[in-house]
This record gives sequence, structure tokens and C-alpha cells, in this order.
Amino acid sequence: MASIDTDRMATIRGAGAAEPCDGCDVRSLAVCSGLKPDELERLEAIKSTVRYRAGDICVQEGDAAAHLFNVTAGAIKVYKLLADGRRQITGFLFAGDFLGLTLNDTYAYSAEAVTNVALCRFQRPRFEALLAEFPKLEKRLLGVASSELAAAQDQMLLLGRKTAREKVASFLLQLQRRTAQVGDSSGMVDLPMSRTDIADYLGLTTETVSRTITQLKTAGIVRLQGQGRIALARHETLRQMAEGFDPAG
Amino acid sequence: MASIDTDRMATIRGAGAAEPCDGCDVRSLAVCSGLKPDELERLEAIKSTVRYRAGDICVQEGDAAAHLFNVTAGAIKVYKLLADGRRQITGFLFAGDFLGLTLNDTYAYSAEAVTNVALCRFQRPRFEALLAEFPKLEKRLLGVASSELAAAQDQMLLLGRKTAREKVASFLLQLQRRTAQVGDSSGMVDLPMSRTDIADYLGLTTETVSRTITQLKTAGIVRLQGQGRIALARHETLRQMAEGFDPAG
DNA sequence: CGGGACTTTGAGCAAATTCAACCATTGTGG
DNA sequence: CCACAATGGTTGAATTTGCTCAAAGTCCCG
Repeated sequence: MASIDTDRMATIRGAGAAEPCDGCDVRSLAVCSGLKPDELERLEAIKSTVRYRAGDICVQEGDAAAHLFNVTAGAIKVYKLLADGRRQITGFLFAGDFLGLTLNDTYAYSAEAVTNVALCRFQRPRFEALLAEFPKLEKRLLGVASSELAAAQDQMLLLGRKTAREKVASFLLQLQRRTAQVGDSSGMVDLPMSRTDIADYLGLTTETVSRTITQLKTAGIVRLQGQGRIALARHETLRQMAEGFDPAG
Repeated sequence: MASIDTDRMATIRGAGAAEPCDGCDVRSLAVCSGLKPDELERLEAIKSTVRYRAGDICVQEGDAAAHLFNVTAGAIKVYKLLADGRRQITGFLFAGDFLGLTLNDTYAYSAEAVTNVALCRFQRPRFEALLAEFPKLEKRLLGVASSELAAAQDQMLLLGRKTAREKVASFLLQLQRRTAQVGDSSGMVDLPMSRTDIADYLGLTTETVSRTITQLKTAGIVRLQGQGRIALARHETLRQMAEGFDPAG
């Protein structure tokens, strides 16, 4: 559970000025991957770059869905709220991830910057026009949607059927897989988000998350490397734990 | 939790013979909606009709993803399992719903017939060839994926943050919305699935589902109409309950 | 060095689960 | 046509996991 700072609205730091796609180091991960040079140019023409500071709201549930985004740096959390403030984080987004896929003309979720972030931003009507022109882009988007859907099903399994320990183990491994995807396979994992965020992602409370991590630490399965970094020491144990094999530890 | 009858494999009742799309009464809901007559004809050419009996497995997690389906009659449950048999149902599919969207070449979930069902079946390579030809079909599929994604996020909120009572209320309303979509807005809702299925969908146990429904019945909010039918008597109360307003009932 | 936010730890509590028994409905075979 | 087994659903009591409430400990930043 969590209280949300509702009064802090988005403050766009550096707006407008588009940064060149040429030097973009997340292009291979993003929706724009696989486009031909001329297509990329057309896409670039309708793009602007926006930055948010940690804590800023990027997207607000219920607002007109005017834009689509691509995260180029930093981390974002996507979440939904209940009437009394209970929060469920449905996903964390990192560099390369896509934000804003929706059929409706309003967003069905909110998004907040976890760290300082940079995003490519596209106006929806313009983006959709390009979508109609470039089948490859549409195909890519369908791919993005499909893999998000698969991830969502995994997360439902986690939320509905896993124990606190299994949830935390799954979460750490998920972050590590993501880290490895970007190249770093050292077993060191960044935790840019707070315990409250982790709790709201896993359907737990901060206290339970904290206790569970302490348990894993005591059991020698992970090592806290101060300040939002954690080392996965016994990777295989963690993996089994995440899949529910219950090594009774 | 639930034990799965692992030994009962799919028995295709009526295979092969394609039924004409002409008279199909779910076409307006399905992926094939909005296609031009000649496009529809091409799609029909690669389609076959399959039937399963209640309890049959339609799709098995890990199997080669050879087909895509469209439900034309009956109900199907889609689920994932943990090593020890814990099950999470990620969705129920009804007439008009699509099954089989995936990027990978294996299914990431299983699907089992809840009632006797009929499905349109398409071979993946052929279907994908048509996708490339008919942008409208691809667009439609992206729409399907998007709305499934939105539903998945709602379900994550439910699983992670709602109480048993809120979960059951949400579930009943969801079924009713679906029923209303097909035309029937009488407030009567069919419950073709077992208590165990409902429990595995809501992240609860059968006992808790049963107790909760009994509570709603006692409070006069619903009426059981014997045999898998339920009447939503106090719709608004139920709606508030589902959204977490806690009318302390 | 001090203040504030976040995290950890502790103790008691409660919602939902587990285990167990009972009831209802259905389908089968004598 | 009825008895009865089988399956699924309901109810009860005890237990447990994770939550709530409370306090103390860290870390960062000015």
C-alpha cells in the first residue's frame, strides 16, 4: 500500500528539442529498431525529447492519451490506484521500453519517474499515421504488445499464487535478466526503486519486502551492496525459489 | 490451488471441416470483423473449425505454437502453473475472443475448455502471411492485444491489492459486462466455471470464494439462481464494493 | 551536525488458508 | 426407478502468512 503525492504534477525539464536518433544507444531495443533510414527519419521528424525528474508524473490515469513514449534513460513505474489510495504497480520501464500503448483516448494507468528519465515522445495522431505507412513499425508494436502480455501473465501468476519469498526472488531475477539484456551479467543488480515501490509491484507491504530481503541476506543468497544495489550470490537457489520449488530454506 | 488432470489430452471432436463465416454470429466481435469480403474469403480459406469437450486441453504450455484460435462458442480458461501445481487462471475466453497471440514459437500458457467449445483455427504461418497482406487484420490484432493488456493490468490490481470481497464483486461485474456486451442486460449472469476455477482466477481458495458468495447472498446483494446462474440484485453496491469503497457491509 | 525520508525490526492481529466434515446434485447401474 | 457413488460446493475450527501499528536505526543532504 502507498500514499501517492498527488499534488506533484509533471514538470518537463528539457522539452521540445529532439535529440538525434543517430547516436541513440537504445535504438536496438526500442520500437524504432529495424526501420529503414528513410523511415527512421520520418519517425524522428515527429519526435521530441522530454525529461522528467525522479518523482514527476509522466502520465496520469484518465488524461487524454495524447502521446506515446519510448524510455531512453532512467526508470519509470506504471501503476493503477484504487479509490482509497491502494496502489498496484503493473510494471517498471527502463531504457528501450515503450509506454503509452492504448486503444482508448484516455490513459488507463499512471506513470511516474523513479529516477531522472529521458523519453522520446510522439504525438499520437502523427504516430498512428506513420503506423499506417510503415507495416514494419506496426509489426514491431504488435511484438511489444505481445511480450508485454506474456509478462503480464507471469505477473498475474506471481501476484495470485506466489508466496512473499517467491515474489521477491522472482523480482530480483527479473531485474537481473533485464540487466543482463543490456550487457551486465555480473550478478549485481540495481534497485533504483524504493521498498514501497517493490511492495506495490509485488502485492506486499514494505515491511514484508524488507523482512524477506533480510532473510535472503541472512541465508547468504543475496548480499546488499549498500544504496540500492544487491548482489545475487546463489543464483540457482534463487531461481528455484522463484519457481516455487520450496527448498524449505 | 488446484490439481490439474494432466492425463486428459485434447480430443478434437469435429475437426477439419470449416464452417462458413457467412452465418457466423460472433464475427462482429472477432478478429475477422471489419474485413472486406475478399479478405474474409482468403481468411476463411485457411480456417478450420475444431470442437473440444468441457475439460479438454486446447493448448498446452510449452508446446509449439502452431495455431491461432478464435472462440465461436463456449468458454475457455487460460492458465499458468507453478512447479507444485499451483495454478493461476489469467483469463476466461468467450465467443468472439482470440487465443494464441504470441511472439515465441511455443505457448507460454495452457488453455482448457470450461464448457463444450467451438473454435476457428488458423495455422500460424498462413495466418501471418495474411497479416502481412491485410494491414487491417494486423491493426485489429494490435487492438486485441492492447485491450487484453489493459484487462491484464486491471487483473493485476485485483490480484495484488483487492480483498476477497472486492475480488469476487469485481469478477461478477466483469462477467456481467461481458454478458451485456452480447446483449443480455437482465442482471442475470452465467457462471459456467467451477468455484475452483473462480478461485484460481482471483488468487483465492474455493472455500473463500464460496464463503464470500454466501455473504453476498445473505446481504441480499446477489441471488443464486441454482445451477451456475447468479442474479446481481444490488448492482451499484456491488460496483462500489469492487472499486474498494468499502460500504463496511 | 542535524533533520527528514526511507528502511529495518518487533509484537500483536486479522484475513485468508488449511484441514476436515458435511451437504447437494448428478449420473450410473442394478 | 431408486440406491449410491462421485463430484463439487458449503460450512466450521484451527492455523498461518502477511499485515498493522509502533519504534528504532540508517543514510543522505544541506
